[in-house]
Amino acid sequence: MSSPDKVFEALASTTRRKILAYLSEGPLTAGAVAERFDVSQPAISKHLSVLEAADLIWKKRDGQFVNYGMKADNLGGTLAKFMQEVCPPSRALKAERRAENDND
Amino acid sequence: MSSPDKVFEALASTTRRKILAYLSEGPLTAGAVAERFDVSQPAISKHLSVLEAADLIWKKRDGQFVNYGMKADNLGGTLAKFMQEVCPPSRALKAERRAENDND
DNA sequence: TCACCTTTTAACTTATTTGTTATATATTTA
DNA sequence: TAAATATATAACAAATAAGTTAAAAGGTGA
Repeated sequence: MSSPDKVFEALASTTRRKILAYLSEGPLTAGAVAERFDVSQPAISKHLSVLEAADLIWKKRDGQFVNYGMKADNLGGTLAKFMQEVCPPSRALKAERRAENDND
Repeated sequence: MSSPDKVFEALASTTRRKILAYLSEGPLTAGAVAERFDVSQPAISKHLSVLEAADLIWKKRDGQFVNYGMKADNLGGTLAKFMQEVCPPSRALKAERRAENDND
């Protein structure tokens, strides 16, 4: 399981959000990800491990290559839960539901 | 208008996410927010200005107090847009819609 | 005006993040 | 085995973030 803290920390970097956007179109090797950015390969490697620590991506070695791909569940789940906690409209819905249940 | 960059940066801090959760229940003065945390009041003041720079909260002086409150639109909008860009299910829906439009 | 209260800003310290280059580890292929 | 390729790790520098205390700014009311 992964903490929301790690997810939000991972999303704090523009580069990492872009990596997620690339991976959302399909898996890529570490090198293919790095090609798409203007920073060094080791820098991208570190970004990938931050994303992995947040459980936002998976990793699978394939010979000399390492493939990375999105794990959308955790991203969607964490953001959805946060919105529920914090966004007034969903808070209102929750309060409504509570009220209904109290009437039972 | 506020950049997604600033929003995600603002959300990267657990303390700031908790501040948003408090404010989602209603406006509070700077002091009332600070009371709820174990850090100094100036530290909270800085967190509030990060949230304000991200356009996630509003601020209104009332005499010697300063009230802060949530601006849910920008938070919801930024997160929804990001999910649309990155989450495979919504990406699939977008592709579908494109395909439909191509048939017109 | 003066004392007081609330909040922000300044100056500073420490920890973390992000990047770099050089090196190590895995793997394939000649 | 040796050379080449792909990726990760180590060691370091620079920038940023987050906290602290002290002081300033804004506002109230005797």
